[in-house]
Amino acid sequence: MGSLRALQRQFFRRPSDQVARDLLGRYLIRELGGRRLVLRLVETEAYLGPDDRAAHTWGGRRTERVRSMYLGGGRAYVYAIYGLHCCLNVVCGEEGSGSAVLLRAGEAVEGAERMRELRALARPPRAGELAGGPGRLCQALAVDRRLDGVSLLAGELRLTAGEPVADGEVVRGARIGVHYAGAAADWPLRFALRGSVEVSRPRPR
DNA sequence: CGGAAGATCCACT
DNA sequence: GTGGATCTTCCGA
Repeated sequence: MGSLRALQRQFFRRPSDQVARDLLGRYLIRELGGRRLVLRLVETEAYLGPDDRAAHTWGGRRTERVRSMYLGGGRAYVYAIYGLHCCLNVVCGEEGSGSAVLLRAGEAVEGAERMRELRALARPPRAGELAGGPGRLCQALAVDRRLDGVSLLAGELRLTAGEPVADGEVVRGARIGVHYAGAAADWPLRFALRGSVEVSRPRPR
């Protein structure tokens, strides 16, 4: 078990590509019904803000949905997609920067049984099945839009120091599912832990 | 006010 | 590898 000490506000008040890399190995903790669920982050993606065509804040959009993405480092931005799934983001930078990190995958450290229930899996999960993919990650921790905008520094959903990883363990590549974003689609803003079986889809090198 | 697309997942072939 | 589910959000008219 790595460190359960909360990450401080300063950690998040940086450009989202730096935060995305540094979130690898950290713990995402969910307090649920008196139980603690712990997930070690193994895959993230940075969304830079208004100049990033793949970001929801592209062009400085300020719609109802993305309001929390402007709240400044340390908040959650949770949105629904395809009518079926939720995605959890860690807001970065200063207030108004509109930058965030999408949490794409994690490995269970504590509470795997409960996560399996929340995922409604009848069998023991195969590689990546429990929390590999942004929608699965949210389902495994019972994260939905009610948590949009909450602080990640303390409380029912928070991030802790966990197990920081060395550069040699980090691989990066282009982000998933942003083909519409022109040149930004190729920016290497996806980060993953080398060799993790939970990492979703094409494994970056 | 209507149409279209989406930072996805699952089942099936 | 492909297609369907399913609905919110957003933009243009």
